Amino acid sequence: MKPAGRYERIYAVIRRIPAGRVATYGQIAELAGLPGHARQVGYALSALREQSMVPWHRVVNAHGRLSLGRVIPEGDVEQRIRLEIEGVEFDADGRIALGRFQWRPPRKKRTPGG
DNA sequence: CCACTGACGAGTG
DNA sequence: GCACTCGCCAGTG
Repeated sequence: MKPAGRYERIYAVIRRIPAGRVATYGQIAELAGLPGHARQVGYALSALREQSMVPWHRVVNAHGRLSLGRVIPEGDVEQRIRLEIEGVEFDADGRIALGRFQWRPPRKKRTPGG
């Protein structure tokens, strides 16, 4: 095992995700300074531990679906429960409306119109 | 070093 | 929306 310091970048971004919001792998990768390394994000999450203090349940794929079930049985169930507690709604197909729940990082320069 | 795998994303038809 | 393809890169055998 390695300290995986590079993952710190990824974890730091995930910790920035507020409750009731979700972020995509690609989005996290980009915010972490690793644009295009969405895979690396998922890989980092796989190495996560509960003591990591990382809201891993707020991470979903670009389709608004959960992919945790690929590693842990019923893992996606746990994720969904955690999200629903925070107010995140799921579609009948088990998908999240990213248009309403995707996290939007605070930009230093936001549009004057909004 | 080579081949295969893995919590993914974007482009093409 | 689905199937197929390429890119990304750390980990394991």
